[in-house]
This record gives sequence, structure tokens and C-alpha cells, in this order.
Amino acid sequence: MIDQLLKDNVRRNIQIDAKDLETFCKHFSLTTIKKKDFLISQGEICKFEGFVLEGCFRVFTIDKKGNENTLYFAAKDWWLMDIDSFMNQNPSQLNIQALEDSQVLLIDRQDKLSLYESLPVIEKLFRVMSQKALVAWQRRLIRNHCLTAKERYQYFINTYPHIASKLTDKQIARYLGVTHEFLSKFKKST
Amino acid sequence: MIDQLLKDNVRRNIQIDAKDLETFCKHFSLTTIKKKDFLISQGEICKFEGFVLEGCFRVFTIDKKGNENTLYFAAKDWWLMDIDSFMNQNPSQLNIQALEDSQVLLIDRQDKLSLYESLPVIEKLFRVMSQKALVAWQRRLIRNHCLTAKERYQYFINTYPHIASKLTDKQIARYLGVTHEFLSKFKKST
DNA sequence: TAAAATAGTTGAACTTGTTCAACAGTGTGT
DNA sequence: ACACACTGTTGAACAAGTTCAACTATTTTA
Repeated sequence: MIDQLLKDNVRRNIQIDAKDLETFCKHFSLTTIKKKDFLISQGEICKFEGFVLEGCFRVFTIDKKGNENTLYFAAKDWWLMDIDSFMNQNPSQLNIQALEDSQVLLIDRQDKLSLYESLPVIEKLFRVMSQKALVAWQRRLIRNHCLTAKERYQYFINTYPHIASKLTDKQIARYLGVTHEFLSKFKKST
Repeated sequence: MIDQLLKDNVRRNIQIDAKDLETFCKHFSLTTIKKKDFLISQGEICKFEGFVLEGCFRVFTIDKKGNENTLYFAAKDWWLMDIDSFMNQNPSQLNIQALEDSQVLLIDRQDKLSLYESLPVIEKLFRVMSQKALVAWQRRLIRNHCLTAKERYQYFINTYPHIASKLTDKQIARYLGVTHEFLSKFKKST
């Protein structure tokens, strides 16, 4: 079944009975997206959220100075969302680009808002997921403060080897917050 | 009424009827905490969450190298929680210390978990608050990558002047992720 | 398959931020 | 009022990370 991955993911976050889970999953539609295409571009208003079935995405912003800054990568079994734009319906600050040919399950914003009302367990699902994400972001900030770029690099490739292997060093550098020249230099130092 | 500030805060996040709001607030108890005392120390298991009525707190960790790293400050009208320890009941990585004599409303973990079940709107409240916090953390990470320490300092004192005024430069430096010596140096440069 | 674009490497000069040590100023408690 | 701890400042030497430019390898695309 196409949405088995999504179901497993949900069950890892909350307890939910089969019927509710079915209702939830029914609202997702499968979308195929080609390498280098964008799911969202900066300035657009986000009308959906997604779950990655296959492939890999990078979520990044471009600041005034023109620097790309990668917030995170989303591979198979990860959620993809511009929460800010989705919640507040303001223009997205984020770009979401496929790094390879990918498949995502998308849920429409209105459908999701309706589900929050009709199915309280979905409210719980996103409460739990958001809180877990919050913990991860707090820890990442601490790592950024305490660790050197090299240590952060090693942490990243050790923690997410399956994602790191799909990425260029340039992309990793932007995620770590350093230049790719510097990454190249510290990679070969002992 | 003692919990008016809490009620206003909740209403800014969700729509809730007076009766449910009353039920929610009833579970909080007022606690006074003296300057320099700890609400939570690293290693403890977090059994409550809080809302600051008066005063100011800093939330920080101490890493293996002995460096203090401040995650955030919480002044009047802010929520205080070690989500990680609270959710997973593992030893807290965080210290929460009062920077001045303070008052907080605390809710017991079991009470909160019960409220999630009995009052779905509370699930929504924390879903919404978590998602807003997530956006804030993402933006902070981007600022850490794009801005210099001096720019981050100026952003901080401009954005949170009422908090910044209660802090020493040393505390601000730890929040920005730089040494206080360096902060002292760039403060006087034009 | 050739041409063009992109990714990775390296060096030199530079900027940002750290470390450690010394000293001055400012509470704070008893 | 005294001692004591803590905050802030400054300097010099150092480490981490950037910039720009030139070059090489590797992919893409026509």
C-alpha cells in the first residue's frame, strides 16, 4: 500500500485507531517531483504540507546578501513544511527543492485545518511532532554554539549517513553554516 | 485576578470558551522563587511546566567542556519548559535559574497530560504554541548563520529591550554564543 | 561526445572570534 | 565599612572561518 510509510510514521508518534488513521491518510495525494524542481519558492504562500515517500529535499532561504542558508534536509520518512507560511498565510521565506526525483504525499491546508476540528487525535499528532522538532532545534543550536565546524560536520555525517551520502559538500557546508572552501580544508586535516 | 496574564496569553494563541479556560487555569499553582535559585537543575526529571508572572529566568546547559550555553531567557508572560525532559521523562539537560525574585504559575505534568485528554482545546493550545516556537527557533538559527555576533547583539537588544535591560553582558554573550570579552570589544567599535 | 556548468581543492591575505592574564569598577553580604 | 565575589575592559597572541582567485575534476546538457 502506497501510504504504509506514512501510517508507520504516524503510529510512531501517537496511538491512533485504524479508522482515524485511514481517514487522515485519505486526504493525502501522491505527487511526483523532478530533481531540481521546487515544491515551494520564496514569496509564495504555502497551501499544503508534505511527507516524503521517496527522494530527498533541501529547505533553504536566501538572505539579503544573496547567501543560501539550508535549514534542513528531508529524505524518505520525513515531514516537509513551511510552518510559518502555512500557519499565518504570509509569503514563504523558504525554498523547498528536490535534490533528486522524488515522491511526496501532500495534504491541502484546508483539509488539514478541517481534520484538526473533526479528529482531535490529529491535533495531538502535530502537537507531539512539533514538540519533538522543537527539542531537535534546541539541540542543534547548542551544537552550533559548542562545536567547531569540523565537529558539526562529523556529527552530521555520523548521525545522518543516508542523507549525507546524497548531498554535495557544498550543500552540507550551507547546512553547517560555513563556506564550502572551509569545509574542503578541514575535511583533510587529521 | 492572579491568572489574568495567563488567560490573556492563552487567548492570544487559541479561541477558548471561558469555562474551559477556567478549568485549565485552575491547575496552575503560584510559586515564588528567589533570585539565583533553580527551578530545574541538570540531571533532574522535569515534572512540571511553568508560566512566568513576574521576574526573569535563564535556561541554559553546561557542556562537557564546562561551557555554559544559554538557550533562552523567559520574562513575564513567557512559558518555561524543558520539553525534552517533560515529554520523555529523561534527565534534564537544562538548568532554569531565576535572575531576580520571580513568580511562576506551575502545572503538574500529570495534570497537564490529563488535560490533553479531557480538554482537546489544550492539545490545540500547545500545538499552536509549539509551532510558533518552532518558527522562532528556525529563524534564530538562520540569524546565527547569516549575522555576525555584533549584528546578533543589536538584533537582540532591539527586539527584547525589556529583557536585555535585566541581563548582564556576560549573560547576553552566552546567549549569542560568544565570549563576554569579545562582546565587550565589539560593543565599543563603531 | 563536446561544451558548458557545477563541484571540489588550494593558497594567500584577511576578518571574526578566543584565550589568558591583568586590572578597574561594582555590587553584596556580614 | 570591609572583604569578597563578580562584571566589565583591555591587550597580545592565537585559532577559526572567509574571501577571492585560480585551477582541476566531475556532471549535465545540448
